[in-house]
Amino acid sequence: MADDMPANEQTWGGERFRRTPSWMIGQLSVHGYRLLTEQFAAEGTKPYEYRVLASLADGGPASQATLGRRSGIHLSDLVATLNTLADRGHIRRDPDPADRRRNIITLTDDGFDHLARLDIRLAAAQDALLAALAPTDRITLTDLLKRALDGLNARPGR
Amino acid sequence: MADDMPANEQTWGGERFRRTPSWMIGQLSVHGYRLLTEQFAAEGTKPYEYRVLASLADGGPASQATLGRRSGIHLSDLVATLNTLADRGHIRRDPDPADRRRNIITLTDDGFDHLARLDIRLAAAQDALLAALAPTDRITLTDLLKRALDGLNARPGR
DNA sequence: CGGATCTCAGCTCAACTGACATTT
DNA sequence: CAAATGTCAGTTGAGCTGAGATCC
Repeated sequence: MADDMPANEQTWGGERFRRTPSWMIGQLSVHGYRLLTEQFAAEGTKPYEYRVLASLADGGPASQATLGRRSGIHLSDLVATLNTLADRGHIRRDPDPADRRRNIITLTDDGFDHLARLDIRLAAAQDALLAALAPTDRITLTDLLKRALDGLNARPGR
Repeated sequence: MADDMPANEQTWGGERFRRTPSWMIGQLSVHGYRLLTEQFAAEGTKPYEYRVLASLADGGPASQATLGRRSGIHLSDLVATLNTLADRGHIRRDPDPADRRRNIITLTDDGFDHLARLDIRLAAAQDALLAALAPTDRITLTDLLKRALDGLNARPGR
């Protein structure tokens, strides 16, 4: 009856698309995001919040518009993220005296300390994601991912 | 003023998270899904529709519940997808005489032909996604992705 | 009756769009 | 005035939940 045999169809996996890079990358992306979210949640933090803190630490204080472009977070979403981070004292939002449209966003000492904890969580998520791979394979994979991605970002794309 | 220099902040890329596997995999996943969607759109088809056709071709006729489990599409989403495919004559939805709760979904000849065209589109999307990598690197990457993913799926995970 | 099947309506969450007031 | 900035309300789309009707 074509419906009986395979005993375990939950993990069937025979479809052709499951062997394609795009499918496997998509599945790994879901796992990666879940692992990351779980790790950050243990610190009471969401991925957007981490990205903002990391952008401030790596790129220095900036206006919201600049911060959005650097971190890849849309300005509208950034507003809510910054509200949360400001409430927790991880950032300061000061008016720019030189341009009254802008806020200057600055990482506080508390934010810097929190970021250090999040970086440990981030590393744990990477480790869980690539648990099946030996260290040298992880390096190889990271290099290949970087090259593939740089190639796509270099091209106009469309 | 910390806001002036870098000239091109659209592609800043200095943040620490942009070097992590989970970030790069996530970005590649977005590119991959976009490329796939564009390719399939040229045939008037959506990714869900392809997955159903491929599942039928690779696993044979099946009930909707079985098809959903095999293709990883939720039953509620599968209903709409099957409606579209049936309207186009790519599948047939026949009542199961042995169990009147079930529909038996079968790939039609038209559906089979359409799937062949989609497989070409799928290959084109893979090629575009990995355009920056040489053939041997693509094989290496595919192998590493498979091993990482199998490792995650093998573990209870949580 | 418990459990599977199909269907539909609605929810979640990240990402994005549009509109607005203010300032340059 | 055109353009940039910060804010808010609302939309999209994939994935998921819940409920109901039917049948085993």
